[in-house]
Amino acid sequence: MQKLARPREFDVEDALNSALQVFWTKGYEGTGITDLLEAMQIARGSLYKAFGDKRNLYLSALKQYEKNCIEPAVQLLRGKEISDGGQRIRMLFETIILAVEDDNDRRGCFLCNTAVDQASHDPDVWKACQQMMGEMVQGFYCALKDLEDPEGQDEEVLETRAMSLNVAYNGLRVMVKSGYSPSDIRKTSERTLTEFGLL
Amino acid sequence: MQKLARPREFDVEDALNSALQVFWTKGYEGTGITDLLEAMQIARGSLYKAFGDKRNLYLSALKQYEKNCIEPAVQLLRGKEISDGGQRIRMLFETIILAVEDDNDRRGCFLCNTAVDQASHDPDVWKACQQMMGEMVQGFYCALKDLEDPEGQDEEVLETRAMSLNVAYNGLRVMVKSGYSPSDIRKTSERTLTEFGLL
DNA sequence: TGTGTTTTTGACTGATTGGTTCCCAACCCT
DNA sequence: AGGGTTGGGAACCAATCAGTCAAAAACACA
Repeated sequence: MQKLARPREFDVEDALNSALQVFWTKGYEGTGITDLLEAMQIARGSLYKAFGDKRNLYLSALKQYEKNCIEPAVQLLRGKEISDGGQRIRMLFETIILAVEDDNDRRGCFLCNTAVDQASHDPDVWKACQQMMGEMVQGFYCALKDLEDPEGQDEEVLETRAMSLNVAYNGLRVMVKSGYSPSDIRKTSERTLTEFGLL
Repeated sequence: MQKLARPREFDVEDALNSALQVFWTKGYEGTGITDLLEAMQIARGSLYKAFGDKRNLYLSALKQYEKNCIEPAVQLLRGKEISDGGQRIRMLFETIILAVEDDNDRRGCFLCNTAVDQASHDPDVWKACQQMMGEMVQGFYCALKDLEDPEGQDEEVLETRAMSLNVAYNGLRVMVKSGYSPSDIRKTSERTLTEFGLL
């Protein structure tokens, strides 16, 4: 017994993706509601009706980022279609490099950005960040397990190596935001992988 | 021929340090002028007279951070009083860990935070970040040169290893902000150093 | 066509933002 | 003591902030 009424004139996911772009490039405090309205192409009231307040919208955008970017990355790391886990890790790092080489995309990782400037101010954001970081670490863990040359790594080592790789991954994305040249970024990425015995 | 007049009633460096604390914990957009006034214990007019506008004050605070934190870190890395460069690097990483273990300091690195959320919006901040990051890399470079076991690293490798270590350093500070436990952070740090053959 | 329900829209609100201005106080130098 | 110069402080500013609301509009169902 649901009475249907006037339907939404905009696609929620499209609007969310637009909001994500804005938050991604300008940060939470840096974006005003008007910025969002312009990007999402909806009116003020519609935004509040559909997404609640700004904070809530930010959280939704973060979830959207998880869906768009984190999950694919994790899936790449876990994906068995490429048997060598090292290859999967190399491919993940390669995507970062290509983003800056090809498109000069300097926005970095929205998760990383959020962790840096919002996680400590909002418990919900904090939780979401921790969970997504955990997913990434798990991804690295799975990839490390599928190394061609397993060289006797016990559980403990595997786990810390996974966290360490995630740290390197985040660090690299900070490096991107710091304005280093694509070639420096590539060299650094390859060096890191080499140190981890993955190249 | 300078005519002196009424002297300042506050210490500029003290005020700058207070401002730095606020910016560090709340971020640029997250801090209002009133926050700064309260922390710096000065009146509105005094702030603008002494430091110019908010953006300028932020830049000054960044320079202050360089003086307080970056320079000592770089000096530690370059310092010849400890002959083994590996030991110096280990000590630097240890300071991060102790900050979170002892004081639960989750503010991370102000330079890193700034690079993430401000560098792309202001060319001056961008330049300052790049320069400071460069100093850090140079520090790592010097330390790597003074390794006990130099194992034939040519110039190119040394430089990329330095950048790679700086990336790991930044990544670790993002990890701190993501809320990981001190023990996880310690394990990850040690694992990273191990992978680099520094432990 | 009418009724009920939901969305859209834009005007509106009160609070807060960063920044300015102006007057008086405080100080140095002669 | 007095002139010149600067800092201090509060009132003040326009602009922007996030968020609300009521009326109009668009649909489903009868």
